[in-house]
Amino acid sequence: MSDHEHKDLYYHDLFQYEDHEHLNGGMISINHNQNLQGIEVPSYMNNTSFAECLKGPMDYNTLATAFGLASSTSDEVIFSSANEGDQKPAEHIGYSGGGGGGETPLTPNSSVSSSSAEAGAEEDSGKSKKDRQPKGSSEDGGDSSKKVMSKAKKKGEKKQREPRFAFMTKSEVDHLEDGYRWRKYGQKAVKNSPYPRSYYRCTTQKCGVKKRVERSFEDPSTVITTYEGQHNHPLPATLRGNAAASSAFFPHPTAAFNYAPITGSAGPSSNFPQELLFQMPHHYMIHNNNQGSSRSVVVNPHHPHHPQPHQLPRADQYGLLQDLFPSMFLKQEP
DNA sequence: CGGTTTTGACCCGCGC
DNA sequence: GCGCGGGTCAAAACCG
Repeated sequence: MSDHEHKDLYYHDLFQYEDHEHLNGGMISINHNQNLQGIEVPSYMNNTSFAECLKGPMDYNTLATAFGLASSTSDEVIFSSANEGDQKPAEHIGYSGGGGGGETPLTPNSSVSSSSAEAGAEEDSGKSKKDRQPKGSSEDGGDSSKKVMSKAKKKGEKKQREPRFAFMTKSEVDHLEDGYRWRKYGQKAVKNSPYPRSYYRCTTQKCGVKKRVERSFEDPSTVITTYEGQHNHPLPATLRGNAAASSAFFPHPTAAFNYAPITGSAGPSSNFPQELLFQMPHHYMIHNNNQGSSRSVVVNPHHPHHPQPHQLPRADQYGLLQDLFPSMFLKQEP
């Protein structure tokens, strides 16, 4: 229902690099200027690189390069190929295979996607959740009780989390409608923040996309939504025409990362950037059936060049980024 | 009654 | 090895 009350939103998107460890940190502020047929491109990014990013196959490296993320230069990008099958039985309960090869099927053509599979790694939990035994089970027989670790994960293989794609949105509601159906599976308090972080999983079977939602602790009016993985299905029919229509704005946020970058020795602790933050006018996603579009404009409010709202481009002035660069958003269906 | 949310426990990686 | 913080599980509570 109308639980969507949004404050005034800037008519611009936010495009900033985000440190994979801290959502509130490492923002890169940039100036924007018109490029690419009306698409706003960060000033530090040249048309070529940006276009390259958009035309696909998108890969983190390209994006990183385009965005001038130095790290991308040294890190080796590997497309996990996958361990198909792997041990992952497809019996996961409700949630799909985000894990192991589960998703693999989806991306027919791009071997890449297999990457996602491997990303399965991410599925850490995927491991043997089922094994988990109820605590306090009658006989806490204890010892054996917690066995969870059966993860047959190959040793030495470091679990790699899928690249994430985050949005910062001005909104009073935490869970923004984006056209997909999500089920909340957890909530945790965020360190140094009075606001909790909620964890959602796409309810569509076989779709292992997850997203985290948390309110910015520095700016309570801002909600940070981080997507992980990419949908392997269309928008739920029941939502088409509604939020879905407007959500076309970013139907497959993470599709931009068909290839999961894997940094060699650098583990998760490395500073290798893994997320990109976008800020956009959310009400477009919800209330505007005309498509919103994309562009991103910068945005570090603390930066002297932070554009003023009145000079920001209207989201509806351009076509959907998706339309312009379908490969960036759509995953080919078999 | 089935699907979703809530919420405390559990896992796991990492730094010390 | 231990504690911490992030992420996930899953039973119970809710809700339509």
